[in-house]
Amino acid sequence: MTVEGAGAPRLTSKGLATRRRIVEGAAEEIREQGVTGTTLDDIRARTATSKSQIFHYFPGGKEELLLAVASREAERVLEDQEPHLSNLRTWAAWQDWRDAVVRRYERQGVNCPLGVLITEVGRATPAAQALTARLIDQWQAALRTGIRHLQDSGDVDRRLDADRTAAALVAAIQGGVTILMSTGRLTHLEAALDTTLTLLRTTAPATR
Amino acid sequence: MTVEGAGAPRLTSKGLATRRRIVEGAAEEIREQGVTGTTLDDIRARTATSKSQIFHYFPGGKEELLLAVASREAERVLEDQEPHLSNLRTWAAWQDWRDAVVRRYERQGVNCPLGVLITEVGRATPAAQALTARLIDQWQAALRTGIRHLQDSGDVDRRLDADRTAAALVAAIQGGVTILMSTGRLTHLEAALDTTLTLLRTTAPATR
DNA sequence: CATAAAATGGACCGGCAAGTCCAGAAACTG
DNA sequence: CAGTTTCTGGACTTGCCGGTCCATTTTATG
Repeated sequence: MTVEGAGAPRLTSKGLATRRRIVEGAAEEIREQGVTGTTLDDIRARTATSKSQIFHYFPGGKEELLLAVASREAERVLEDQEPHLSNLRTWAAWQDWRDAVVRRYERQGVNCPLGVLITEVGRATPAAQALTARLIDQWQAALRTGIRHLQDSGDVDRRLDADRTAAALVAAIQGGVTILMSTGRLTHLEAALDTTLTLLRTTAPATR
Repeated sequence: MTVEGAGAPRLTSKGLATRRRIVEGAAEEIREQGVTGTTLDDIRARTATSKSQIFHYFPGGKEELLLAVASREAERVLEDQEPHLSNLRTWAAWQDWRDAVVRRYERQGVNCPLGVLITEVGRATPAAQALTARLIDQWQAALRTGIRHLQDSGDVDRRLDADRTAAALVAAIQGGVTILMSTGRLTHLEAALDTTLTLLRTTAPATR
């Protein structure tokens, strides 16, 4: 995934640690201050590094660093849904997943680093756009698999379009989170999730 | 709605026209370049005004102007759904509304000025947050009324929580739009809308 | 241990964009 | 038409922040 430049210098273990520290620190800063409110100097201060180090590890400057942060945050989004997301085989498992998602964003509150990153960086650079697309695809695929499990076990009508419903779920979460971010209210996320899940449940298994 | 400062100077009709021109021009610029990519100088050039005029009409500087733009765009969001949004009495009307929403955002494409504004301004200022909350409330209220109509005419089960379903619809649209903005794909918006509407339709009218 | 490569510190530069200021033109008010 | 207020133009200031540069230290390698 990570796009390595052609003449990428080999990283010492020390160098790698520093690089990681920068990405991690930048992510934290952005979570607190937003992208526009975060300067390289803030990151430098927080990570106890120097300007030259940032440019040493991210020759592309701020944009490249931001992309690295976005990539990291995208991973985190999926990680935080585990182990639930990969085991959506029963209604109980789905409920657990639903709760995990709500809890995750409840904890995160107003700060969705990825969302902010997307709207501020993604708009401009194709690389960021590709990143987002990939995350959404993976997410949707996992949910689709979960829905298929329910169909296989006869809990959901086979005629239901699993992919489309998974897409709706992803959108529902995204919308709920956006509203959470801009109003501080959790209700829409819950309503959106529950409503879509209700549709799944009320789909009478036709072949029983 | 508009928050007038205490010592707000009375505006001449000419002044009012200039003020409007600035807001409108700023909105256009933001739609094209995004908030971060828009400078006061860009706005100045586009609207054929001078720096001092911008600060004359928006003493609070860029932030105040941005808020005015956001306010205008929020109005537009609801306006663009009319006359459908206020007449959700039949399934056909709902379908028309759904199509209008999809068409609106299809046309708008990657640029959701309000969304961008919210994530970039709203995060910081309580005023912007209040603005967003108001928009969402109004939107949700309109949809809730529409659902109640269906319940009154016996097309939808009365036991359905109209408010919660309306909230889910708003979130679904918001999520679909966010994904559209960051990937350019329209499918999620459609899937989210249709899935939620399907739930409405499959709600068997119990009392018939 | 010698040499090269990588890592680090921090001073410095340059541009950009928000915001200020004042002088003068236009427009209300009596 | 006199006086006051509003409106307009644009030069100027200021601070910030991304990015550059080079000197120095540390680490790999044979």
